[in-house]
Amino acid sequence: MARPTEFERTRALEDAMKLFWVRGYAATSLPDLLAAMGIARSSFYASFKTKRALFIECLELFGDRTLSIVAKQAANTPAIALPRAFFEATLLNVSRRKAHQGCMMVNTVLELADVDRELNELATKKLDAIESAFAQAFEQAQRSGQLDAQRNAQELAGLVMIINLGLRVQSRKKQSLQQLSATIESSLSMLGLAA
Amino acid sequence: MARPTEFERTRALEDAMKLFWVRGYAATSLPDLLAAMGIARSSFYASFKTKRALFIECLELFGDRTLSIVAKQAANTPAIALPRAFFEATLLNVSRRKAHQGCMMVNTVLELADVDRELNELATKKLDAIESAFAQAFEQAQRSGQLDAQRNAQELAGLVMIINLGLRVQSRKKQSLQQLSATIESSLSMLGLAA
DNA sequence: GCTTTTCTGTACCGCTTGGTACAAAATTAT
DNA sequence: ATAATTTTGTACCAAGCGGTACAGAAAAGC
Repeated sequence: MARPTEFERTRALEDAMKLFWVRGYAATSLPDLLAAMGIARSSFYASFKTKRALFIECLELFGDRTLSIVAKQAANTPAIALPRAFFEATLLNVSRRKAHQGCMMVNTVLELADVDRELNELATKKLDAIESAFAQAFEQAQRSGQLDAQRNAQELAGLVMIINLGLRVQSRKKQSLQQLSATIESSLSMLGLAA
Repeated sequence: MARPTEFERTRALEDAMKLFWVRGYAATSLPDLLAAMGIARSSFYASFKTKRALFIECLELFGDRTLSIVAKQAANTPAIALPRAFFEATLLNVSRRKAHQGCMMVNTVLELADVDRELNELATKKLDAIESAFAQAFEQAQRSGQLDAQRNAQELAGLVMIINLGLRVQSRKKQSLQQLSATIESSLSMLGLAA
């Protein structure tokens, strides 16, 4: 037989994702990627056909991971506290550096909106899935009486998403952690989910 | 004497701004710019030193223009209706195509956050100026009794800005005009500025 | 007509880009 | 050892990038 197969492919993919996340698509060159992934050029093209195909894999990975954060928290915390838990998990309870990276899907939508339609649509789809997860959690909370049944769950999820998108932009600006924290707090109270 | 001087510099600058606005910095090549501006390569470097310098000029232009929209509306409409007027003027009462372009400063912050610190800071500064304009309008409205003096004007401006940023991201996704319009409406009502 | 200056067009520069080719080294099972 | 196969390293490719150089056309005042 021969040498095993597929080195640490998922680890390399993860490293690539981190780089794309910080720098975006265009500003990340192939040599940059190879250095970050710790593999040779030839191995790269053998495992991940092209730069663009790799980016798609990374975007899928990031989207699925983010969605799983929402899903996991939806199972553990009441829906009324879900947005706060999500913002804290992704913006406050992470390194300052990581918070500054924002959300890879949001970054992608803005960078490639009129440049690469397919990638824009992929990122959009992933963001919409997250909004749906929020909506689903709110509807369930209404059925179990934890959330005021008068409110429109879909609309509420949409508002949470608008604020989420706004926070991702805000977090990529240079600013203090207190500012971000205060903004999150007042946003939640505006949503009527402060308690 | 000689040939006049400076062709239609401001018009060319405007054309460049439109292109940067749609495509971003990296995805806009110099040949793209020259074609859009309708000038020759040599004239370009004579009038606008480098691509980067041109981008800075465009960003300044876009920022100043956006700020002047807010300022003009602040003079003509009560502060309580200012956010709606701003959203309508920049997102609803424009072509579908233009709305899809979002805000050049937001686009820049996301594209260049960890790529070009100076440009990121410039875009951030311009965005902060707009937030300040909102805050100032709200404070004045409080002094004249048009806005509840109990509310925190600074915080309210921050919330308007978060929603604004969120809407700019949302508008770069593929979606219907009704969706955007509905989101704006529910956001305003959430802010307590629906009336 | 002449001079002066700005614009255009073209050719060129060095560098980087994403992607390919291929031989040599490394690693496994037999 | 041998054979099989995946790794790496290097060299290479055409194309595009931003930027420069320079000759010549165009347009103005004298």
